[in-house]
Amino acid sequence: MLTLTFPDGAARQFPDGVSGLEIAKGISPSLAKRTVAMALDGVLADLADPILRDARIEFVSREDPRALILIRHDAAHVLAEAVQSLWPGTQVTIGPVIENGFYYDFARNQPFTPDDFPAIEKRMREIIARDAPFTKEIWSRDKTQSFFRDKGEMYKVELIDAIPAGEDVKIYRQGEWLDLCRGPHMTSTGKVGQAFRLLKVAGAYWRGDSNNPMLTRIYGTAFATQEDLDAYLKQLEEAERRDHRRLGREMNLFHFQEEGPGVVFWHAKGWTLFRELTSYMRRRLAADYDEVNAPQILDKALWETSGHWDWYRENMFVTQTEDERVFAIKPMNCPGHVQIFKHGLKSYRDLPLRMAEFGSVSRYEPSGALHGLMRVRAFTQDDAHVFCTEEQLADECLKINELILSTYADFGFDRIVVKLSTRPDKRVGSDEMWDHAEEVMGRVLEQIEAQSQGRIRTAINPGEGAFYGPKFEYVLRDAIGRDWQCGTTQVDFNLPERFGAFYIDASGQKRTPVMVHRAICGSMERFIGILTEHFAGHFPLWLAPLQIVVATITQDGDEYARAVAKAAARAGLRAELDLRNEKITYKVREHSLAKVPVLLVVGKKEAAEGTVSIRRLGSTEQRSMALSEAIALLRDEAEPPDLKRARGEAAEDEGGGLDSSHVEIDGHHVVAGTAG
RNA sequence: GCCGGCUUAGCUCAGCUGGUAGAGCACCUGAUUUGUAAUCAGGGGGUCGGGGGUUCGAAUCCCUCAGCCGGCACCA
Repeated sequence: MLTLTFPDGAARQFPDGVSGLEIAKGISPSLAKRTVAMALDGVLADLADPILRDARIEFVSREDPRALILIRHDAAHVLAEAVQSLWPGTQVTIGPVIENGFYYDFARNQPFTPDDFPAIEKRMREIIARDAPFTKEIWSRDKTQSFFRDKGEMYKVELIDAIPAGEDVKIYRQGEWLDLCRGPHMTSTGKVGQAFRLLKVAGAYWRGDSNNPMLTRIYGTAFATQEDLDAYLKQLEEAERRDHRRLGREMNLFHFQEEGPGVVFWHAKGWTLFRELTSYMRRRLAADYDEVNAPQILDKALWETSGHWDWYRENMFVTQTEDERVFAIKPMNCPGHVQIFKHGLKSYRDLPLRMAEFGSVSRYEPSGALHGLMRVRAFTQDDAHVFCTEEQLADECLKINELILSTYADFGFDRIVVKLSTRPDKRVGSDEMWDHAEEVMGRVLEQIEAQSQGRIRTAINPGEGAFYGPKFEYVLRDAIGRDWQCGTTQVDFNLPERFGAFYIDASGQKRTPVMVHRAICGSMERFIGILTEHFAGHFPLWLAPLQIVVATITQDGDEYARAVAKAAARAGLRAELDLRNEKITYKVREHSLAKVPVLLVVGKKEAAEGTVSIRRLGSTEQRSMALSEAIALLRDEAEPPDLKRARGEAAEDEGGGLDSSHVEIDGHHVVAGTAG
């Protein structure tokens, strides 16, 4: 006998080997009917599995959030059956559940196209309607092996090869069709339901290795309800609407063209945004960092010393001069910074020495990797290198952590995950060095989590470290729930040694400093892409490339409009005039589409009264107020967050204190997507 | 780099099985002087991504190169 504990706390005895299904039936036929799987001590299992030990048991319905992965996994099996029945001879490989759905990889000479989707979906619906039960069979490895070999399923054979000899494997059957699978599954194909959709086809390497043949992958998604599916499809549309490439064109921020694949042509508005962001970062660094600028082109020898030549030669832009010297256009700032460190004898008193650069780097990225601003071949890193002693290392990492987190908070990113990436297979440096570095960073990671009061989550990324050392990766989540890795802190015990960098310690001995590489935005270009999508182009006033348009009703208002624009400019606001002979509705529409945050409409009435009519982007409301009042409010709102904070602190020091209630006028900036 | 798709006016897109290009918006000109998301009329604009081939004839079919899009692989 064994004891099972139910969700209500009741414990009951059952014979060994009783199945979940038997228990559910015993409780009520309706429970058995609506249950698709069970969870034993929180772990999902087939409902028909015999239970062999004491456990906490839960019956999982289709609507249970935990059933979602089962629905998707079952849908993948249904997809595979549908494809094989439509195109016999297609080999099946693997079909896992992924974050927002599932995929299945097929081997077929002729790849699928989205045109095949209607036929496949139709067949899937038939299989689901047939509602065959998922039944599990345990086969011997050898039997499975020969079964799939006879069917010509060579990829499955390879999968089985990886299973230790003598071990049994699980087969899931759904009517005629069956697949090698770990499970678990729901009780029958009918439980998949109708809320699924095939989304796209793509090539994918077998086992994720580019040396292997390429398979055809079909992506799909499935949800418990049609409403959930519709909501997801709507979110995809929303992401498309926010696409920075589209907004970049519509808002006249930047462009790309054929002659420069992967390099940005920044237009005036986009460059304003870029400069505003860079200015903000410079202010954040001013107190602790020295900003430097290392050369763009350096002799190959330097890259050989750093190790980049061995690792990344094929990804570097290289140029040879008339005298046959070979130079690389810098893909990284660190070797340059080490040269600056080495110039002149350094004392332990100089440490920690924090060297920052908004370094323009160039990398010959694979053509298929290029993607708008998100992946380019020439970009600007908000890079820095901290040269410090072993003893200072942990504190420096924590200090950087604070800088990174507070920066993200200024852009409204508050859901952050910090991941520690550990030693990769291909690396430099001794195991002792890696042991030590990972130990220090593991401690720091714990501290980061502890001092965040639960706001920051942490994780480990095994094997994902840089070739010279472990790293922290900062992943932020945007307004529509997508994750972006931006910041990074990398501990490096290698480079300083390779370059022979040293400082003189307190006892007069030469010592090699530890070097910490760190970036916050990462790539300024990419960060602007992320911000564009995060804000859906509705940048907060301080970042908006064009903050104000002063628009007239008729020509009678021209003179006053000029005075308004001048007042705005005097207040440091970026304003333009729209004096065109057009209806105000036309101007409103145009500037709204261009996502101008503030529209100041001036007509006869405003000119007479010395007021402006304010219309904020995203709102149809208008508010009239005195020009001076409007300018003061806008100037306050347009003050970058760090300066506002500094002003608050200064006021506090003087004992006065600043009214912490944020000044707002109607239609104040909100992150689209989070607003009601 | 790999697989698939795409490339027609500044933008978004039509153009059937080959018979030498079209719309809306934008732009220019004129009229209109307008009160919060498109005023009306007229006009200009494309060697259909580049190169090559098939054909009497190519935006359309084939080859090739480039770029872009979706993935995969890569991302110091």
